[in-house]
Amino acid sequence: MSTMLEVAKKAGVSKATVSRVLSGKGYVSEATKQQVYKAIEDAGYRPNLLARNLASNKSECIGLVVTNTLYNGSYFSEILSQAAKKLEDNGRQLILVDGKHSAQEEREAIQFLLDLRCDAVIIYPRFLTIDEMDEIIERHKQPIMVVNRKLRKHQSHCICCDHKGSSFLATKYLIDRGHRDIAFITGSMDSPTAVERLSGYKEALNQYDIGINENLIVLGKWTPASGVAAVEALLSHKEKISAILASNDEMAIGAMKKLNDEGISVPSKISIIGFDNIPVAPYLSPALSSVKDPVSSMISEVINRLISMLDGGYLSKENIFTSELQARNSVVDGPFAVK
Amino acid sequence: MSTMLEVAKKAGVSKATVSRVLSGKGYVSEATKQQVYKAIEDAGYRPNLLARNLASNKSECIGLVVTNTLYNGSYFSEILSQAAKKLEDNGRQLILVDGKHSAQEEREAIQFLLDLRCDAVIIYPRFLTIDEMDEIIERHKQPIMVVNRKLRKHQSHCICCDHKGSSFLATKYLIDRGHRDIAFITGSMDSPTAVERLSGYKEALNQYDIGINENLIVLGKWTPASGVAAVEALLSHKEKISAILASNDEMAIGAMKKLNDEGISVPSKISIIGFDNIPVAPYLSPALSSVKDPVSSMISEVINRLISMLDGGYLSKENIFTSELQARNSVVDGPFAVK
DNA sequence: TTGTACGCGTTATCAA
DNA sequence: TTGATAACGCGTACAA
Repeated sequence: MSTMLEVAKKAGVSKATVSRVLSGKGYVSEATKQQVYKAIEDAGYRPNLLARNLASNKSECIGLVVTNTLYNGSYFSEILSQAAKKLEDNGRQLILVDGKHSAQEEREAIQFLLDLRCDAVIIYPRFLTIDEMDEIIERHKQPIMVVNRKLRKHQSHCICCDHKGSSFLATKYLIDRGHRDIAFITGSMDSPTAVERLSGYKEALNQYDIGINENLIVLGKWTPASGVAAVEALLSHKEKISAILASNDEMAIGAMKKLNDEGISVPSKISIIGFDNIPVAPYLSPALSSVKDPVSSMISEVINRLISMLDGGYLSKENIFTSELQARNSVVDGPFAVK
Repeated sequence: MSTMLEVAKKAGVSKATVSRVLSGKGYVSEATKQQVYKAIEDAGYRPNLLARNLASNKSECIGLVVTNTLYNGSYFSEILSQAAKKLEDNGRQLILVDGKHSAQEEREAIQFLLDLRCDAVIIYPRFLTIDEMDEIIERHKQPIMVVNRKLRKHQSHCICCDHKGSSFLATKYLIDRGHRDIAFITGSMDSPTAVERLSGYKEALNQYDIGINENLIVLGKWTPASGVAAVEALLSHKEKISAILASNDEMAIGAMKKLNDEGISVPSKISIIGFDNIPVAPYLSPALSSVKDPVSSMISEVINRLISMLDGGYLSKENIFTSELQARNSVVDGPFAVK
C-alpha cells in the first residue's frame, strides 16, 4: 500500500500539498493539482482511513447495534434497509455490529463502535436495561440513540412506539366485531415489547369486562415453530376460541399452519392477527392480518435527529429534540367479524 | 477520552508498560500490573482502536458487502445470522456495509472496508462482474472472498452454488410427476442467479422433449408484488398451466396469493415451487414448496476458509483451497403429482 | 501557493 | 522488568 508520502515524492511536492488536494481545502495551483492527481493514479494510492480518522478525530460513519436474535426475520431487514436508505444520500457509512445474545455483549458491541470512533451509535436493544443505557449515554460525548425503548432521562435520545396501545387496539378491534374468546400468543417474555403487547391485550379485555382466561394465554418465542407449539397447547385445553392474537407475524404464520393441519379453517373458523406486518404478511391475507409496527418511522426519525445533531452542531444533549415519536399502529383490515 | 499516556502517569509508569499490561505481551511485575489496572479503572480508559490498528497494522475485523436490494427479505437475514454465528467464537468483528445498488457503489463499499484496513472482505455481489472481482482480488493483499459466483481465476476465493442444476432438478421433479404445462417466473434478469435458474428450467424441458412455450415464462423482480403481477400476466394468456416454478419464495407467495384471489386452488389445481426456502416457507406448505438454497453452507464455508487463511498464515493466494463447495440443492417434498 | 514540523494514540524495538 | 523513542499515515497550524 502506497502512502501519501510516496505520492508526494512522485509528484515532486510535499505531503501537505497532497493532503490539500485530497481534501479540497486550502489553495493549490491547478498545475500541481494535476501532477498530484497523476501521481495518485500511478501509485494506486488509497487513503488510510485509520490514520485519517485518528488525525482528524472523526469518521463519517455511524454504528448500529442489533442483537443477532433479531437477525432471523423480516423485521430486521426492514430496520437495515431503512437505515441504509436514509443514510445513503448523507455521505455517511453505516456499520452494523452484532449485539449477540446478552447484555454484556450488547455493551461490548457499543464499546467497539465507540472505540472505533464512530461519530454516533444507534442501538436497537434487546437485553440492556433503560437505566444502563441512560448511563451509557451520559458517559460518552458521541450521540447514542436508542430505538424501541422509552428512556427515563435522555428522552431526546430515544424513539419508541406504543406497543401496549397497538395491542390494545387490535384486541378491541376483535372485541368490537363480536369476539369474546380471544387467545394470545406472547413473544419471549424477556423482551419489553412482548410484555407490553400482552398487557395491551389484558387491558382491553378488562376494559370490556371480559374475564382473562389464563388458558388462552400461551408463551411463544417469536419463531414460527413456537407459533405451532402455542396452538398445540391452546387446542389441548379444549377451550372455545374464535380468534388468536399472535405477538408477531412469524408466530401467526406458525399458528395458521397448525390450524390448517388440524382442519380448522382460517379465518372462517378462527381469525388470526399478527404484529409487525412483515413484507410477506399482506400476501397471506385474508387468512392472516397484521398490525403494522412503525419500525420504518422509528429508524427514519432516529437518523434524522442524528444527522441534525452531527451536522447542525451538537452542543449539549438535552437541547434539540424533546418530542417523542408516537407513531400509532393501525390494524390492517381483515374479515374479522365473528361468524 | 483519556489516553494511554494519562493512564501511565496516573500509575506512575511509562506508556510502554501500560501497553504491555493491556496486550499481555512482555514481562510486567505483578505489582505494577495492579497499579496499571487501577489507573485504567480510575481513568475510565478505553483504547483507541484507530490508533491501535494503525500501529499494529491489523484490525481483527472482517467486512461484508451486500447490496441493499437484498435487504428486503429473509434470505439476507440468513446470510447475516450465519456470518455472525460463525464469527462469534472467533473473536473477530463482522462489519456490514451497504453495497447499495450499482457496481460503482459495490466497488466503493469494498474500498471502504479495505481503507479501514479490515483483515478480509467478503462480498455477496449483485452488480460486479466476475472479471472485475478477479482483478480486485489480485490488486489487494487482504483476502477477498466472493459468495455465490464462480470466478474465473481465483477459484479458491469464491463459493458458489449450482443454481442451474437445482432449477433443473426442480423442473424434472415436476415433470416426473406428470406435469407438462409448467410456467416459470424469473427473477430480475440482471442477476446471474436469475439467469441460471431460468436456464435450468429450459434445459429440463428440452431434455424431456417438452417444447418451451414463451408465454409460460414471465419476468419477475424477486418481490411478492412481482409474483402477483406475473400470475396476472400468465392468466391473461389463457394457456393451460398445471404448475408454476417461481425463482424465489417471495414471488411464489405473491403468486399463491393471486391464484387464491382468482379462486384457483393451490396446490390442488396448480402446484407452486419456490426457491431459497426462507424461514416461513415450510409453514406455507402444502400450498407452497421450496428448493433450499445452500446460503448457510456457503457463508459458513467462506468464513471457515477465511479463518484458516488469516490464522494459519496466508501466503500466496492459490495455494490452500482448490476445491469448490458444490452444495447440492434438494427439493422439499410436496404433493406435486398432477391431479 | 507551498513546505515544515508537530500531533493524533497506539505498537514495537532497543537499551538500560 | 522497565523506559525512551521511533514508527504507523495523515491533518493542520504556521512559516516561508
